[in-house]
Amino acid sequence: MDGEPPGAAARMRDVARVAQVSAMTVSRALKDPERVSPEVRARVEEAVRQVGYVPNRLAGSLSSSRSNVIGLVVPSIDNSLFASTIQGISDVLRRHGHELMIASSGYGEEAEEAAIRAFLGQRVAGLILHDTTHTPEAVAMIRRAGIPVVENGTLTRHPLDMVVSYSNHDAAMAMMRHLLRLGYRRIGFVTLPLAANERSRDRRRGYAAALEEAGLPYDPRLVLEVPPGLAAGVEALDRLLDGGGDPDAIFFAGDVLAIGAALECTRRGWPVPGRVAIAAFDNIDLLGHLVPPVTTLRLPRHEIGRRSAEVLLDRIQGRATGPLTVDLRFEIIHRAST
Amino acid sequence: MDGEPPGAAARMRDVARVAQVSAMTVSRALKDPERVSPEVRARVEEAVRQVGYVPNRLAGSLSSSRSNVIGLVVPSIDNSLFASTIQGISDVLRRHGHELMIASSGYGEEAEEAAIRAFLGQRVAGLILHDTTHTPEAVAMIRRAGIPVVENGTLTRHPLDMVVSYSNHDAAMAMMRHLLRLGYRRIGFVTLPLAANERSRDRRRGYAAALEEAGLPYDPRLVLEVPPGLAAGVEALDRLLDGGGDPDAIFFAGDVLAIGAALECTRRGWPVPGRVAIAAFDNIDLLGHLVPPVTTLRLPRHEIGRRSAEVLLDRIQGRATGPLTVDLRFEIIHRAST
DNA sequence: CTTGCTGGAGTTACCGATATCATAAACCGG
DNA sequence: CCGGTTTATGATATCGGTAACTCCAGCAAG
Repeated sequence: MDGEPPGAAARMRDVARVAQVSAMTVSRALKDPERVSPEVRARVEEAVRQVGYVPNRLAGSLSSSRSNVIGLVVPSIDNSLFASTIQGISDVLRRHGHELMIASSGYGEEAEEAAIRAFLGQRVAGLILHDTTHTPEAVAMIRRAGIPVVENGTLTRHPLDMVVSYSNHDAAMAMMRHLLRLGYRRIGFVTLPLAANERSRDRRRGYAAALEEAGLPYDPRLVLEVPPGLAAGVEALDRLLDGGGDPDAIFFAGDVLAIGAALECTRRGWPVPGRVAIAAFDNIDLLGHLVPPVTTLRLPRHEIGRRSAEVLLDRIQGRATGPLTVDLRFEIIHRAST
Repeated sequence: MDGEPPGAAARMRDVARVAQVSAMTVSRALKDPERVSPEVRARVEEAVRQVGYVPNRLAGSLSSSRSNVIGLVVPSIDNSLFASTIQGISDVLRRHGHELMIASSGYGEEAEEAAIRAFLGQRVAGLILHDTTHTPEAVAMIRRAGIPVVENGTLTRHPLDMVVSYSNHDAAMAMMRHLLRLGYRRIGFVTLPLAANERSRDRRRGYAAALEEAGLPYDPRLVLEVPPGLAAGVEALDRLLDGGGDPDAIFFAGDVLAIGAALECTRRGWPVPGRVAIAAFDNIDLLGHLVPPVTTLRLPRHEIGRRSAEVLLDRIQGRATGPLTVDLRFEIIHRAST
């Protein structure tokens, strides 16, 4: 009855036959309705509905060498922090009829390179990378492909192309100044692995810069590098308090570390900041509900996503050219824990 | 010097020219190296490196009508709960050389339909949908496309194709039995909006079923429907305690609601479960660090992602056919809050 | 009435791969 | 040393669209 094998998607020429026009006219009617007569447009629309036509974007992109897909590489998807950036990107892209492909690098440059290669294979129109350090081969591929790129992780001093972020250095420094202003002098610093990314390194530079500015020594017994996770925060708390550095405050510059530590203080019945003050990086909602609520930084996670997508689209659609650095703002949320 | 305009990506024929073979041979050397002679293979590999060739998958997929992209639609990306499922999917896909496209439906069927349409336009090889209710048009499109689909949200009774999930009904019921066994009799139930999805409805059915099984009445004063978020948990706590239902325990069957409530109890210095017992759904890490640690359900989030990707790939690669329901297990984590 | 222009629709080539078939060399037992 | 098979490679058509050009009718101006 059908004339077509089942499972075969309708093609443009099927629509054309039904609407009694050429395939080219169907293409025009769909992409640029102004350029066909109203009657033809109506016939085409009807035919599209009738055969259940969904345009093949593989063919479209191949032919026009224009893609509507953006590739995103994040260190890990399983992390609410990237989630909110992803949501921001996704919101903007969808509004502009673009699609989002996501890959995670597992915090490794090799995996990032593989993801980038795969995305370039899909001929994405642009890339958003969270990390700011890349393999030479990855950089070379991106250069050859000549597509716009946004980096997100920190305001790196060696951008590939465009950067949309906040300054991890300045944010850490601002928090340190805040603590110093409150009178804390022996401030511990807990960071995620420094080798893994520039963000953590920038934060530690900010920590060190604030100490130097205040004329205080950098005491290695006050600095700790730990893996991510609640449990690591608890462990860091113990190790710093027992480590001989005798901290009066601890600045947790990594995701969920502060939460683990703060909850542990509650569990032990330690007064915060009486026993030790606690400051965090990000995660503002939850930290505000802890007892006591924890001082932290509000970071523009969602905004980073939105703006990244926007500047990328600006370039793709020819509204802008050249490198660009967008410095988004952070904010210190002062609460009872410090 | 170059012969090619800058920005033009190398094509297969460029590789072919350099390697002094035909394009077809390049194609074979890359896809099925066994089928070309060792010397030719070496020449091709060298040429690929030399010109920086990245195969165009748009062209490849169009030609072979075989795609390596999977489309995923989640209600919201900005949610750690989906994040871990996404990570599971992504891990499996990457290992098999497939790509992942993600869209969020914002908890609306219309938006889901739009996302599905876009994905079908990209000729994805398969779909993973978190929601289990869809517009008729979305269902029709998927049927026409004839691609495999996995639904994730709950063990729906009307699956489109394959389902990988756990039973929200049974999970809620199991938690209720747990609470009833502990002697609680006036158990409050806080849920996310029921209209939005089948998951929440299944959970409430489980709540009701457990009550009936125990011969207890369903008291509307003990049931509350609230939006997601920490603050909503706090509000729910207040409203249930003041609502005349006089609960001795509250079962928070929605993301982060229980966390908000538990932290609020800490803040007010209420003993838990002395004042009221608290049970949660999911989020097991964080809940275990609260004071007191909160009883909850361990849900197979990551596993859902992994298995979904696996069954999808099985179908795509012809290793399996037909509908399939995978019932993954949940587990009650009994802690001090109940 | 001719010329030139305009707007709507059609024709053809092509995007960059792969499927399919064709071809030539290598191989092999009798 | 030959017919027949295997093996490596190439030629060509095609996937489903779009770019760029062509064509033709209708109309205004000269």
